[in-house]
Amino acid sequence: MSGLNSLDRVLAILDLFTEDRLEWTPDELMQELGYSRPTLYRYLKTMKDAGLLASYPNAGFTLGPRVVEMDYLMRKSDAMVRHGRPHLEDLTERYPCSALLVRWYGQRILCVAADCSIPDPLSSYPRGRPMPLARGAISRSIMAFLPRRQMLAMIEENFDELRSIGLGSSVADIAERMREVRKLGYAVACGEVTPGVVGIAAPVFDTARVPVASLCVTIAGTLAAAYRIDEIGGRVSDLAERISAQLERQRAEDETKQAQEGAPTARRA
Amino acid sequence: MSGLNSLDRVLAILDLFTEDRLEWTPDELMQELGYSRPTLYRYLKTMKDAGLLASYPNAGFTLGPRVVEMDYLMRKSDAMVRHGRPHLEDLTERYPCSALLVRWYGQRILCVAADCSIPDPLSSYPRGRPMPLARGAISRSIMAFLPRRQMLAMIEENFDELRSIGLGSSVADIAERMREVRKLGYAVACGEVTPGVVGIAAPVFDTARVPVASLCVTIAGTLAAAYRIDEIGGRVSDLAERISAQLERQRAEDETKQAQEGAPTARRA
DNA sequence: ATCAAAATCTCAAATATCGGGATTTTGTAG
DNA sequence: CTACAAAATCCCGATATTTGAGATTTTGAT
Repeated sequence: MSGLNSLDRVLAILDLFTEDRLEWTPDELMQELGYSRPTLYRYLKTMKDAGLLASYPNAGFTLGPRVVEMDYLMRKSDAMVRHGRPHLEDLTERYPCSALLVRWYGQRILCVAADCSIPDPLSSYPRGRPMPLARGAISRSIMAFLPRRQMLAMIEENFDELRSIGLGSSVADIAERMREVRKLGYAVACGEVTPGVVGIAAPVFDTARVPVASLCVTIAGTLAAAYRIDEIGGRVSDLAERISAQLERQRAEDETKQAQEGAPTARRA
Repeated sequence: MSGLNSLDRVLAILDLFTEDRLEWTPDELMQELGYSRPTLYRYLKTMKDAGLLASYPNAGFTLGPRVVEMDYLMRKSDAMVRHGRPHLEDLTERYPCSALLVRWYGQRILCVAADCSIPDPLSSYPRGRPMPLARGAISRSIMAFLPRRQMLAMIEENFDELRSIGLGSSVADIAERMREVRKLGYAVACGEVTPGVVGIAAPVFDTARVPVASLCVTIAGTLAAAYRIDEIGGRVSDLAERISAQLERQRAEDETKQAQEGAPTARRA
């Protein structure tokens, strides 16, 4: 059936649960997915037992408790979130702004932690909000620091959008802009995501110095000048670098601990 | 292999990601799960494509972006969370307390929204934190309002724990306590979950008047007396009932809208 | 550029999956 | 409490899919 294997077919069920539609009855799912009744019920039972779906009698199926638990797990145990949070607060205390920590997942960019020091933020950035892939300071702060090969691939894939932002009219042009970002250490974008808002972002690196996240301040354009964008940028890239270092240290510690646990009797005879 | 079907085997991978261990390399997973190399890689690819897992080169696999996104979706679109939040704030403004909205998932009880008005809460109740199933006011506020049959089954399943709390020495005894809770409209528990903390909780109902969640105030025992437990209880059960009503209204609206969309030309000729 | 480790591919055997239809369970209404 | 309709599950043979050993390619570190 439609070229996918059964695993994909089960997981395809999850794709139907969107912002517009968080509840589906089995009949609606059958209709939509084209699975036979026993098959669908088998799939649903599996997903329900795994906690990824939940069913309320007469109200169909919804996303299940496991999702909430797993996100809790990630929030609580994700070293990046743990190390990042104090720095987000540092930034929001210093500037009237929103500060975000945004993870780079290869094909997706997702806010994983945020803090805010202004009463009515022009736009909100809660955890889990997907961010545009090729637009804004966050995006560029990551793209600019990717290995050349990967960066060029990404520029080509998003060429139309990048050009429409005004970053250049050729791949080489845009790559040159990226080089400038790399030299500066942080990316700045004015009104690219939200009109009137300036974004200032710097990358967080993993051990191999590959960007894995971005630390970002978004501040009203009218205020950005007063606080000096270069001042903010310097601080953001400094804090981002500090997170990278903390992650690195953490990783080293974990490794040591694991080696001790994994082979406690492994000292040579 | 081990009596499970392949869907279960794929989803079993998720079970390994716990608080203590959020990163697994393929080799470790092979060892732990006993799958062959190609099979495991196939499974991992599927999960990764679905976004449930993410891999960092040289750092193994972790839970993926999809989890974060789905939780965001649920937070944003869950009618119960939306309707509940203002009432949580109402409670935290009125009392120095934590206020929680906790969903009942049949086998699990999970905090889905929380608010807090005291600087250093004795214990924190963030979204996603699992709550004890048979202990505390939340648990009892739901149990007491379940259909008799289901309630008795649950009492039997958790008999030892319920007795150790001092709710009675026989199923009949405990059922009698539940009857009292039902009559009162809310449950009170002193120090059952956290020493020195009083929990006051009332159920939220679905259309069929089956409890689906609980609204709860947790307040320091030393403060509870001053604010009068019965006063708090009355308010909590009143607000819980209000959420139930809002859910019911919402549901009716959704149904109307869906009927219009689903069969826009269905008016009789 | 070189090499080891990690990830993917190949392919035939075998095993688990699928779906039509009967059957049981659940929830509702009388 | 009983009866009924709807929802969910079970049965079982045909069949397409999954599986794993080993070869092969890709990746990433030095």
